[in-house]
Amino acid sequence: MAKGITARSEDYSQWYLDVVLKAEMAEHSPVKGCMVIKPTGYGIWEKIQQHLDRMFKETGHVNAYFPMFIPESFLKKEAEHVEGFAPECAVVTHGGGKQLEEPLVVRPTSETIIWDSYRNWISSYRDLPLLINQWANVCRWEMRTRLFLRTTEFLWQEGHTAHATHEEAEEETMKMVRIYQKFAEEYLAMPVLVGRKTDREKFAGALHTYCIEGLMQDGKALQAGTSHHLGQNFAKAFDVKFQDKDKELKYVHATSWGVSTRLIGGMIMTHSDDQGLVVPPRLSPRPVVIVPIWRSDEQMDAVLGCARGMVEGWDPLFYYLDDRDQYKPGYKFNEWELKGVPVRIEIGPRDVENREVVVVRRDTGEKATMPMDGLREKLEAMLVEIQANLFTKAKARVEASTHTVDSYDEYKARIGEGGFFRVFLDHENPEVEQQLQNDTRSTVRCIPFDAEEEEGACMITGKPCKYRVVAAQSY
RNA sequence: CGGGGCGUGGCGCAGCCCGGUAGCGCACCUGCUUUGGGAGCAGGGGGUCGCUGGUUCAAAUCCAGUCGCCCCGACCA
Repeated sequence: MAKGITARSEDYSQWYLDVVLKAEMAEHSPVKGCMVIKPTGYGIWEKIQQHLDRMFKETGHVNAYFPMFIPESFLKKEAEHVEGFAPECAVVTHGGGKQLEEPLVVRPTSETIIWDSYRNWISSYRDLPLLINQWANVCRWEMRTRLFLRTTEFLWQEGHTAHATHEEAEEETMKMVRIYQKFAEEYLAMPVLVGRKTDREKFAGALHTYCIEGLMQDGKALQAGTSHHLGQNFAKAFDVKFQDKDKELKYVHATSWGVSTRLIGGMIMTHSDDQGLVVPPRLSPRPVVIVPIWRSDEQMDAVLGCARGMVEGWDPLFYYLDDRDQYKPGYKFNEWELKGVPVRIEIGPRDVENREVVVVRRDTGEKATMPMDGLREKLEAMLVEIQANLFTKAKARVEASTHTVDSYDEYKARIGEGGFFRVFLDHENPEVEQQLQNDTRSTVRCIPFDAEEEEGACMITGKPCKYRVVAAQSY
């Protein structure tokens, strides 16, 4: 349909790539796996940052910034951590033309450099909890990359907190995954499963990992956010102790949690269509675009004058008046559709005369004529409705793609069609998971918090299970 | 790391088989006409053909090598 966008039904990954490129979200940089995030994409990231940052601060966190270079030796202090991350680290060996005495790792995540600082920041129970977040870039040398979903360098936030007790750290870990859930559902309009990762899938160096997991339109799952309970692993590795009320010297309990620019990929694959991007209103930098229409110069003056009068007093970031003279209206309609602006307003000479405008929704394509009086209130209500509609539609899709399966044969036969599969699986046995992956290229995405008690037999080994887990093929 | 593809104006491609002054569409610049779903006409600017070497009077084209990127899998947010 739209020029240059492959239909989803024809080739889903090509569609995704087309949308990212044609909507001018991002482009490939000269370095393998790296991307240039263009204004259309970066504006959405800024909205993500704004909303999340507020949610973090409302729950008592503050921002700080730690350096991107980490001494190689730091990474090695936590055994599981280094094993998990060393293979994908970029390492700087030279600086200022000289070989460095110790190579520097470009952070793949910041636990080590942060806990090295925390050692000096924490000495008493009065210093706890320490609730810090940072917005940063990180670097992971992945073999296979895809714009937004997995890039060599990506942007993210990483929270790193320190607590006096296991229980407090657990509470924090849970609190943050719930914040991610809220953000995914209420802002990205992306329904997610919330639960715990299996030991095989958990963060390198964590006791356990909680996650939110989305389901894309092609039926593949996407890990969209993780919250880790790190226990005392990093405190021990970096010797971070505090003196408690009982005078005892104790190791600190830690958490870390993060979401990345991958959320933008998730947003695209949750809502966008064959016409291009669809941006949920709450993530749109300017959710309303006004396209004026004219023939003559006099009409241009009249229409633009009327449009400018109409938006007087509106928040400048609520709308964009596209008064560019070098493009015709049809071109602009297509451009803004491609870029996913939630609502478009058309205003021409006829409308000026009638004191009305044509309003078009990106999510449904519906056109309606509305009076200029009281327009802003109507638009605001419409944006709320679009936001809700996107979530409802996505939710229905995920529900329709969630299957309950009991036999491994049926699982193997159906896993290729995509979707979440609720199954009995002995997820405590890593070999079972490995077999699942070998046989079906799928993994346990999460053990849902809301899994109901249910008696059943592991579909691979027959071992009795007390609840179902969710498995899927994933990005 | 295995499999596939591609490197030619900013972007997308043709030309290569069969060597002979580098072409098309879009974009860009100028002018006129246009403007309610990607405008038309006329004129114009812009390219060491990824890189290195070889063959040849002559290489985008043939030969050898090399580098890079993209896509599909195994690893990962």
